[in-house]
Amino acid sequence: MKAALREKGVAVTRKRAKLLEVLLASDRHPSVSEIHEGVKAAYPGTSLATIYNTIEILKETGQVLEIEFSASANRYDGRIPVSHPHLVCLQCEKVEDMEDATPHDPLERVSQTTGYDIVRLRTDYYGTCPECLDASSSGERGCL
Amino acid sequence: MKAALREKGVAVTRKRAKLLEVLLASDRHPSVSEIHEGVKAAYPGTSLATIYNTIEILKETGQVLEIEFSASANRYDGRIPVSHPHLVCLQCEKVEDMEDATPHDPLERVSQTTGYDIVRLRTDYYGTCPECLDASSSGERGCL
DNA sequence: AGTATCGTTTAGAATCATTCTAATTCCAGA
DNA sequence: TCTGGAATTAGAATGATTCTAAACGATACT
Repeated sequence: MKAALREKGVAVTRKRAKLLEVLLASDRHPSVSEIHEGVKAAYPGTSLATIYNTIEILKETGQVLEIEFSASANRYDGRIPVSHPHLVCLQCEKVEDMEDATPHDPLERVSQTTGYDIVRLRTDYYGTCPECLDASSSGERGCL
Repeated sequence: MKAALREKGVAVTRKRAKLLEVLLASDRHPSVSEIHEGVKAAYPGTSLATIYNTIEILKETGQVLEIEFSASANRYDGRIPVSHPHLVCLQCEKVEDMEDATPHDPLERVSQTTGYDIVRLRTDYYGTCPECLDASSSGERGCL
């Protein structure tokens, strides 16, 4: 993981190493501010901007999975940095990893196997649309 | 749709009716500000707060699907207000509905059938975790 | 060791979507 | 027509995130 960073030409500073440690030590899918707290425990003078900077690098190198929320802070998964389903509790905001066996079935099924009261499922694919693919091979922006 | 609102005891004012119209007329999954523009075209003095208020009611009554984004504004789907997959273009921010046939397979498959260059898939289940279910049947909050 | 260089870090300001607030306006029913 | 509660408003407040410009620090070279 650190090696992957070095290969990208970015330094693995003590604070960044600590950030990785915090990220990997937690199975709670920490938010930026939680990570910040963890790093500050070792290096009190650490700025929030540093956490955001480093997370950005980790995202670019595919070493962390960002779980977006519009109403609250984003959460980060450094253990399984590839897309996989999560269980999100709307009440306590817990984020849990879910086994990817044969999921994607009705909510009913997930409810039964997990004990959650599932009310909503989000399944979105992210990427570049054909128009933008064309546009980027020639000019600038495609659609919109 | 209006009837569903009346049953909930909320008034269907002219502005709210216009909002529904704008929402249903668009297949672009409009954002709050886009909806605001549409309503203002008919009722110039309309405040953003009104749009947010009404969207909130529609969410509560399950008449609109909120597609959350942390980096940009949320998008809303009033045509298919139940969970279903979307195609999100990271470049132009277009949001398209996707057929729910036998999706949920690898990114490869979706890429081929849609022409998108899919780079990421989000599949999250939302609900209440067992601990919180227990807690709410007795006291207050559960986990965390 | 001294120093130039370039990436890293910092504090604080700026941004932007969303929510809140308190005052005003609207409207359905008496 | 009157009237109370709901709807609406403008603007302030919030909170996560990004930006900025300056300060810092480690490394490479002399």
